[in-house]
Amino acid sequence: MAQKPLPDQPVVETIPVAVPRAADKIRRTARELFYAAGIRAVGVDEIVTKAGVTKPSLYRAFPSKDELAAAYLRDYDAEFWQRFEARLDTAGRDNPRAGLMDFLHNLGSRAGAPHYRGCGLSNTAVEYPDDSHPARKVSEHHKQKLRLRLAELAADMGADDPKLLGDSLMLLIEGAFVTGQLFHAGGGPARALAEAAERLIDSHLKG
Amino acid sequence: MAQKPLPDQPVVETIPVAVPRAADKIRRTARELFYAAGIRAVGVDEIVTKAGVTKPSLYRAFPSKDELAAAYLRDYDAEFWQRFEARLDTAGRDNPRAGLMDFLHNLGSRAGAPHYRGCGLSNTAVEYPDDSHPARKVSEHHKQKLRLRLAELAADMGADDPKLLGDSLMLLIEGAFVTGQLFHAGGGPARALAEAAERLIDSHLKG
DNA sequence: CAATATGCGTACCGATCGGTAACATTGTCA
DNA sequence: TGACAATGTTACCGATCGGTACGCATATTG
Repeated sequence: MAQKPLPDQPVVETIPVAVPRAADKIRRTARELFYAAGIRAVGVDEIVTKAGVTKPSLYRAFPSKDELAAAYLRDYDAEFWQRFEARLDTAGRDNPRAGLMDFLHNLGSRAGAPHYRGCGLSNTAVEYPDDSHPARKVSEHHKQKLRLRLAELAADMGADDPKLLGDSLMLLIEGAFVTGQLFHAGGGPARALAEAAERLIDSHLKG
Repeated sequence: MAQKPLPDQPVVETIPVAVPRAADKIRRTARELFYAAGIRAVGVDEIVTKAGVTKPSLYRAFPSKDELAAAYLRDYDAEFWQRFEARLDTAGRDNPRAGLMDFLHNLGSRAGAPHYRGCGLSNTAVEYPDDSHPARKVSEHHKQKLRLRLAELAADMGADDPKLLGDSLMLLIEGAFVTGQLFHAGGGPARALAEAAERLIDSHLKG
C-alpha cells in the first residue's frame, strides 16, 4: 500500500515485523499462567482469553491441555539448561566449582523474591503423581538429567564420591525451590543454599 | 437387648464399640486421598463415596472443601510432630544429634519407597500459591515451626551458627521430600540425606 | 406415649471443566 | 483472480465441579 504518497503525507515504510502466531501466543501465555498458579489451577478458557486467541486455535496447535502442559515444561527445560550451562561457561569449563557456585548464588537470591514459585518442573511432579501423565514425564526426565549433570560436575571438581556429592547438592537445590515459595519474605532457608553447598563440596575434596 | 438369653442361645454381650461418625470417616478418607493424589485432584464426590457417606454429611462437618483440606493438614501437622519428637525422645534429650539423625535415616529410607509422595504440607504449598488459602496457611505455619525447631536442635548440638545449620538441614529435608516422589525407584538423591547432614553438622561443630 | 433433637440420605442446583463441529474471515502467494 | 492455509466466530457437548434445599429416620427425653 501507499506506493506513491502525496507530498504532504508522511511516508510510511512497510517494515515486515514477525507477528506472533496463535500457537506462540498460547505457548507464552500458558507458560506464565501455569508457572504462576499451577497447571491444574489454570483452565484452557483463561489461557485463550489472556492470549487473545480462541479455543479452537489452542486445540489446532495442541492435542490436549495435558500436551500443552508438556510443551510448557519442554520450553522450561530448554531455558533452564541454557541458563545453567551459560553460567558454567562464564566461569570457565576448567572451573566447575565457580560456575556451579555462581548458579547457586543466583538461585539463592531468586528464591527470596516476593512471588517466587520454585521450579516449574518440580511443581508439576507434585501436581501429577501419576507417571503416565505427559507433563510429569518431562519433569522426571529433566530431573534425571539434572542429577547426572551434578554428579558430572562433582567429578570434575575432583570429589571422592561424585555421585554422593551430586545427590547432596541436588537435595539442597530442590530444597531451595520448595522453601523459596514457602518463605516468600526473602529471609527463608534458601539463604543458606550457597554456604551449605560450599561446606559439602569442601568435605568431599578433603580426602 | 438380650437381657435374659435362652440357655441354648449364645450369650451376646453388648460391648459399646465406638462407631466412627460420618465426620471421622470423611476426615480419614480425605487424608488418604488428598495425600496420595493432591488436593485439587480429588473431588468431594470421590471423598464421600469412598468414605461411604454422603455429601451433606461432609458439609455439615466442614464449611467447605478448602476447610476440609485445612483440617487434613492440621491432622498431618500433629502426626508429624508426634513422630518427630518421639524420635528425639528415644535418642534422649541430651543427644539431639542422634535423635535428628534417627529421623533423617528414617526419612531417607521412606523417601525411597515405591509410591512415596513427600510431605503433604509442602505439596499443598505448591498446589496453592495464594497465601489466603486456608490450607496453605496451615502449611506455612508448620514450616515456620519446623525451621525454628531445626535451629533449636542445631543450637543444642553446639553449632557455631545454629540458624545457618538449621536452614541447611531444612534444605536437605525438603529436598528429600520432593526428590523422593520424583525418583520412586528407591535409588534417588534422597539416599544422600543422612550422609550430607552428617557432613554439614560436622562442619558446624569444628569451629 | 409424644415431642424434640440429632444424624443422615435423595435429589438437585448453577458454574465450570476440557473439548469439538461448522462456518466465516483473513492474508499470502501464484 | 483464485486457491490455500491460518485464524476467528459461534454455539454446543457431556462430565464434573463445589455446594445446598428438604425430608426421612432414629434415639433421647419429658
